[in-house]
Amino acid sequence: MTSITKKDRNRQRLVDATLLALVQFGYADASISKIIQIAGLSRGMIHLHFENKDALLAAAAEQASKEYYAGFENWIKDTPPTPQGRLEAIVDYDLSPDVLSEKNICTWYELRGAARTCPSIGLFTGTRDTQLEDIYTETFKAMTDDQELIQDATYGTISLSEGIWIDFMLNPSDFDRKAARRVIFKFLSGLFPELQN
Amino acid sequence: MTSITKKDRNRQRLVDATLLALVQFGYADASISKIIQIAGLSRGMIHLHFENKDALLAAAAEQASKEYYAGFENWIKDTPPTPQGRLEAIVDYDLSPDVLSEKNICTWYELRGAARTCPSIGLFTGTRDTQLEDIYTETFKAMTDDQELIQDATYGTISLSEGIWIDFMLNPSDFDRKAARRVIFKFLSGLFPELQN
DNA sequence: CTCCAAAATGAACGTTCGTCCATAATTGAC
DNA sequence: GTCAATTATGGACGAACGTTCATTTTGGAG
Repeated sequence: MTSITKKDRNRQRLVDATLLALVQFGYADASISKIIQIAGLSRGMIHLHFENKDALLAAAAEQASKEYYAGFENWIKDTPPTPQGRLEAIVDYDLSPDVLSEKNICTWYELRGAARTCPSIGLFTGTRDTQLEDIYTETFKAMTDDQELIQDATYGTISLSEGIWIDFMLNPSDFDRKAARRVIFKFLSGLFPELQN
Repeated sequence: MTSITKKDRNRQRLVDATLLALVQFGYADASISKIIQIAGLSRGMIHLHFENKDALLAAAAEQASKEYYAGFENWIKDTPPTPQGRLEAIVDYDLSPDVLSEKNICTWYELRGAARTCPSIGLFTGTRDTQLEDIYTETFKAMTDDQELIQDATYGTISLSEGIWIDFMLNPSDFDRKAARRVIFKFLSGLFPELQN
């Protein structure tokens, strides 16, 4: 019998507040005072649930990563298992408002940056890459036997998506989801002429 | 008669030390104490040369941006003025150790992130994008009349480059410059079949 | 209801932050 | 060489940081 206790809910509020603080103030200014204020809890709570601030940030990174993949599993579960269907699903998911939101992208950017100098955060942003890489690689394997092509398509698509995410972060108001989708599929069609779009 | 005074040299040392501190400690922990220590100067110097810490960071961002474009002008001055030659020059420059170094990429990442919540820094990272965009757009204009293609090729190439830079930052030891170049040109060849590589 | 362990609070600690400023050192004009 | 202006120093300031802990509140078992 594992019920959600009030303690669990407070822990969750801390993690959610941390992610919000990262978006609103950036990693540099996401202080415990601000996180606590957003969460509406008291100062000492953080050290009841987490060893220190770094552990709280790591928990926030873990949750952000898990939300991305949970959303992904849910998104593709009804899509056709063909390579084209799979690719469209991945790309559309990455460009959907669920993923490509100011909150998600800024969170991701801040955590990535923080992970460079604070290794304990890095764990989950690292595994995230590996997982996404595997998904693309498996899809491309069904389309060709050319190992270099599989590798290049995976690397290029992920890099292109990341670059597009950054553009979204820098110019959220000008961002054009349709244009971004078109560009990604132009890239993919160049590598795999059998793809439509 | 504008000679370089000792004061000028100290200002320059502060800017250089700021960029180093960004790489070494990240924006969040690049404090004035650390910058001063790296520069080997005294505490009060910062406010002799700059109104405050934000202005120092803005000056560092300006210098990083100017160095990128100064290096670029120098890099392409002897390349053939054909579209292919121009594209190869731009891509090779972006992947050269001069540009794609840990120092440069981390600096760029930290300043981009900081600029989001500290607008006074943003100025120069913004104009940088516009300039790079213009260079690509002009090159593609010489290759096609298709406005959408010009737009998409510009957007895609810049985004792909940015994504590759991030990969370099996250995995500097695994990074493969040749593979990165190959991927970019596969993307470009898909859009412009007349391109070689 | 009673009672105690668990959860939650917020004041206080030592440290470091960015900034300020009184003082010292250096520079250049005469 | 003298002196005023500029440049450089580093200690001190209040504020905010992450963390600690004595205290209060809460919730469930008996």
